[in-house]
Parts: sequence; C-alpha cells; structure tokens
Amino acid sequence: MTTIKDIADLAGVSRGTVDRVLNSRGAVSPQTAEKVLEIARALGYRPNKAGTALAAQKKKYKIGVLLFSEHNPFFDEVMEGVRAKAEELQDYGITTITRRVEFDANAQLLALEELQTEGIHGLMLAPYNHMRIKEKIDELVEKQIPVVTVNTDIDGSRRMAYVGSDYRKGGCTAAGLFALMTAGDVKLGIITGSSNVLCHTERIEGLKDTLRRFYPRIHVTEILENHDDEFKSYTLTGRLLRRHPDIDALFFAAAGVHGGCRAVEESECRPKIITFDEVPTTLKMLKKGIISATISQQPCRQGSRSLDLLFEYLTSGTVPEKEHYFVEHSIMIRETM
Amino acid sequence: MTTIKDIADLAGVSRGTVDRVLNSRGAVSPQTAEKVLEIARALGYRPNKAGTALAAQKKKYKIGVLLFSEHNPFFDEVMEGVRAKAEELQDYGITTITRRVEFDANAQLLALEELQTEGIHGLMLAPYNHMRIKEKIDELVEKQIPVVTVNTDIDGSRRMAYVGSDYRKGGCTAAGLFALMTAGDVKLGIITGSSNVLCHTERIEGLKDTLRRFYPRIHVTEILENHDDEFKSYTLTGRLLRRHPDIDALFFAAAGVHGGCRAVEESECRPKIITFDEVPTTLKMLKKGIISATISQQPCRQGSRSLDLLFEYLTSGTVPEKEHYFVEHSIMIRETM
DNA sequence: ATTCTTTGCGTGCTCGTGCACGCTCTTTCC
DNA sequence: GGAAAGAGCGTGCACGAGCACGCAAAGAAT
Repeated sequence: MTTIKDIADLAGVSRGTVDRVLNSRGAVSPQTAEKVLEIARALGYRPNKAGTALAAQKKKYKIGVLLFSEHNPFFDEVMEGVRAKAEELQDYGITTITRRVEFDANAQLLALEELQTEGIHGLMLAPYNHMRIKEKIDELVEKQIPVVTVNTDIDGSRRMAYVGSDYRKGGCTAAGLFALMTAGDVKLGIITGSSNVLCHTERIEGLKDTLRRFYPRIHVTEILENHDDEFKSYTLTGRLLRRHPDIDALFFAAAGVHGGCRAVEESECRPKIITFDEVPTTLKMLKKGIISATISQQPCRQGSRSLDLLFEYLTSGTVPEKEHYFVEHSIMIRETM
Repeated sequence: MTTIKDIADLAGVSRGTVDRVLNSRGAVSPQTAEKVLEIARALGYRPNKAGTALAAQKKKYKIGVLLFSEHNPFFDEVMEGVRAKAEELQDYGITTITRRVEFDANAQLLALEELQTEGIHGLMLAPYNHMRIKEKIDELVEKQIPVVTVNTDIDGSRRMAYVGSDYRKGGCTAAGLFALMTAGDVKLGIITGSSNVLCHTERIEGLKDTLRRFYPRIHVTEILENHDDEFKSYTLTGRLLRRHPDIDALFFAAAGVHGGCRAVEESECRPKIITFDEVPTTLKMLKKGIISATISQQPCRQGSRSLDLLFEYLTSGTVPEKEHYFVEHSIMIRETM
C-alpha cells in the first residue's frame, strides 16, 4: 500500500505537490510533475478509498433519485434497492433525495428542476423519453452533475452511465426457455406494450432472432399491443385465445401480465407463459402455475447499482462503464421463489 | 449524519469518553455511560464507515484465503471472485494471502498453520470435513480470528458465517425445471457424487420432495454414485442408458458432468439433462444442447461475498448473518451465456 | 530601486474514528 | 500522614486524501 506521502518522500517534494500532480490541479513545474507521475506509476499508486471517502465528507454530497410512480409496482422494487444502498451510503455521509412522479414529461421536468435547486451533486433517473428531458440531462452534465439513467435509457444524451436490462438478450433467453418447455411444432403468441417503445421491440427481436436461428419449429402466430394497459391486455388475450384455442405458448414482453393471465385462467387453454417482471401479481401467477417462468430484470439490483456508480464517481472519481446490464442467471420459476 | 463529537458535545464529555462507551472499553462511570448511550440512541448514531475504515488501517489487516485445488475448476471460479474483491479491498489497505491445497485434511491443516504464523486477522476457508479442521477453526475463533466457511460448511464449528448454496433449494429448482421441460410420465435418472456427502444428499432430497409434492408423474428410476470421478461417471452413465434406453431425464447432482455427458453423446438417447455447475466443460455441453439447463452456485459471488463479510467485520465490527445462501435467479440455459 | 504579479511549492487544517498516554481526584493501605 | 493504586476522564496523534492559504523567489512594471 503506497500513499501520497510515500511518493512525496521519494520525489523529494511535499504531499501537496503530489496531490496537485495526481489531480492535475496545476501549479507544478513540468519536470516535478513528470517525476511524481513516474514514481506514482512505478509504485502502482492507487488512492486509498477510506482516505478519499473521508475527505469527501466535507462536501456533504447529495444524490437525487427520480423514478416513476406509475401504478406499475416495478419501480417499487427499484426503490427497494435504492433504499438499501442509500442506507449504506449514509454511513459514508452521503444524503439521498428520492422523488417519484407520474409517467409524464412535464411532471418529470418539474421534479428535475426541484432537485436541481436542492443542490444535488449527482442524479439517478428513470428518464421519460422526451427531447426536453434529454436536454435537461445534458444541462446537468454540463454543470458537472453526473447522471445515471436506470431501466430505460434516453437516446443520445450525455448521461454518465445506463443501468438496466439487456432487452435483446432477455428475448433470446425467453426463446431458449420456450424451446425447453415445448416440443414439435409450436404456436406462440406475443403480447407486448407498444411497437413504438424501443425496449419492447428489442425483446421481441431477440426472441425472433433466436427462434429463426435455433428453433424454427416455434412459429410466432400473432403480436398484439396492449399499450401497458391491464384491461386492454385482458381483452386482447381473451380474443387471441378464442381465435387460436390451440395456442401453445404466450410471451408477455411488457406490462399487462396480470390482465393477460386472468384471460388465460378464464379460458380452457393452458399455454406455456413467459413474462418479464417479478411484481407481486406475476409471482402469484407463477405460484399458481399459470406462468411457467419469468425473466427478472432484477430491479432491486438496478437500483442499488445505479446509486453505487454515482457514489464511486463522486467519492473516488471512478468513471464507470457506460452500460451496465443485468441478464445472467435471472430466470425465475416457481421453485426459485 | 451524527458523529461522535456531536454526542460528546451534547453529553458534555469528551470524544474519548464517548468512544469508550460505544465500544464498551470500560473506564467510564455508569451514569456517564448511560447518558452517552441515550443520546447516541436518540440521535440514531451510526459510525461513519470512512472514518472507521481509515482508522482501521493502522492495524494492517491481513486476510487469509484457503481453497481447494482439486482438478475440479469450481474453485477457480471462486478464486476469481476472491481476486476481484481482494483488489477492491487493497484500496482500503487490506492484504489478502491466498493459498490452494489439495483435497486432504492434513494438507489443509498444514496450510492453516502456515497462515496462522503469517499473522492473519481473518480467514476464509473451504473446509475439509474433518474433526481436526473443525478444532483448528475453533482455535482460531478463540483467538479472535473470525472464520468464514465457503461452499461447504463444517458441522458444529464456531465459524462466524457460512457462504454457499442452499443445496436443498437447488434440488427443488431442478425438480421444477424438469417439470417444465417434460410432459406425461417421466423416467428420471440421478447421478450423484456420494451418498455420504451431505450436500449431494440434500440436493437429491430437495428434488425428491418437490417431485412428490407437485410432480408425481416424474419417477426417479435410479440413483448412481460416481464419487466425483469423471471416468466412473462415464461408465455408470453409459450403463444406465443401456439399461434404460427410454430414460427421459438425467440429473447430475455433483461433479462428473463431463464424463456423464460424453456417455450420453455416444448413446442414442437424448434425455433432458440438468447439472449444477458452470465449469467450462459444462458450458460447452450446454452450448451443444446436450445439457438443457444448469443451476449455478455462483462461485464467483461466493468468493467475493465471503471476503466482504470478513472485511466488514474487521473494519466496522459488523457481525454478519450466520448463513449466506445464493439461490435465486441462478438458472442458466444456452441463451443466458 | 521599488512595488506588484506570477509561478511553484510547503504547511496546516479537515473529514470521523480508534486508541495510547497522561492527568486529576478519590480510595486504600501501611 | 504519605505513598500507592485505581477509577474516570480529556488530549493528542494517527490513518490518507483534499484543499485553502501563504510564503519565497523570480520576473515584470512603474
């Protein structure tokens, strides 16, 4: 363990100088700087996290968290991860301000302004896909406030990192599961949110690609859009089942799982169902055996990871990877509950 | 964020006194102690981790890691997790000493002695199940050196915590997966390591229980023991397939997956296979489609988690849960790779 | 020749906790 | 009555990094 003092002693300068060099804060002659850098490299210097974190406390960092508060309980789970990590970060003297607003660009914009006036030093955000939100993100980044997007990304923004699912790969996994659970020629129905929502489409593309490449006997019969509405999902699924009473499998690529499952329950059909979340109603259906498997987006881990990235960046200056995906090992069946 | 100083000021005593009370180091009058404790509780005092970690550096903590170095590459994976976490802990001024010895009580005992003379302050251990190892663990704990067992536990020892699989639940998950992948009456063969090894038995019990309760049409045809030997596994599996050419499913509860799969490949049978690890040879068979699914023990996470528990205990005095299981979301299929 | 500015650098304090040392006041013992 | 012991408490330093301040020397401006 080499410290700044070790480097200073070897270079024959003071700790202050070494500090200025390592944090490129200027006011050091090129020769001295070069010498210090060389010694630091040679000793493999890495700043001590405890020291850095302690020194960072003077700044009284505040991290803002802004999530959706739809009726969709997915963000409750994300929030749970945030809460746990926030408690941990409290022990490092970091404050978190959490807000949840409805799924609406203006509401989100307003909340962002509020957080900004509260003087946050970093932001974790589930962004509404709108130009003005993107601009706001860019504005914050411009002002040295790092932004981490969670669950959904926003195209072309300057956010520091994105934490969420690899939607495409999730679709591939679903395809593999269907293949495991079925045999022979299979009729598969897909119920999605909206073809305009990128992540839903990506999932379906992943699924279709995998089917095409490896499982050509699984045929996609129909793709319906429920626009994330439970009742629409209920009606649409019911109709689908009446049109195709011989359907073998159903893929819910987005929300509306509960409505769809109710329709299945009320019908005579018992298709194999794969879904994409782990909200209480989904788990209930999994327990009942209506749903065969669900692929978890690990919302809880998404929440804690995002916050952690901001923490690391603020206290140690660690710049994270631009994309953080959770995919592996995320299949749930009744027995994993 | 309340600090020791805040408490001291409110109680009208010095930081030293508060410190003595909170760490029950004595030399404080009962009245003062009571007052301090009350204020600490009222303010919800929690020690600042950055401060604690920084102060802990003076002690130059060394953590010993002792794993098996069988030909079984499972512990390579555990090691990978250890390595990653160890690097992280380096930034907190903590040294790790890792050793790998063959699967043998005496070899392990010797390595333990060595680590002890190196002056470790904490130990992470994959214990060989032997009385003398247990006694050694107890001796270390007696000397205030916390011990975390990983992957396998040792009965009745005084280890601080165990990190590993919930073997039983793993078996249940396997049962659920078999049910998903099959239909009608099913003949299932089980290949295990040894009925004397607790964890193997637990897995099988979990599987059997779940089958009995939920999936009575899946019948266990035979249970064979390969004693974790690849070639024995190969021979036994081959014979099993010749005896029961109509077998529908195979469950590998322990090692010997590669040998078993080779036997399957060479036969005409294509049973659904579920295994319990993610070593390279298993992944290859998964890719080939010979193995349908494998349930990961998440060795990498086991490694990093164990080390983290020791770190937390040493630097913050946090006493962990006695058992840490990884089970959820740990199913892998070809598409999750 | 004197002030003023700039460059380059060292010093000293801060963050919160742990802990050794040493001080004061009381009690005990011969 | 004086020495010794011990209880109860405060002070000060250490840990490693960040950063404000200020000092000295060299150069520029008056």
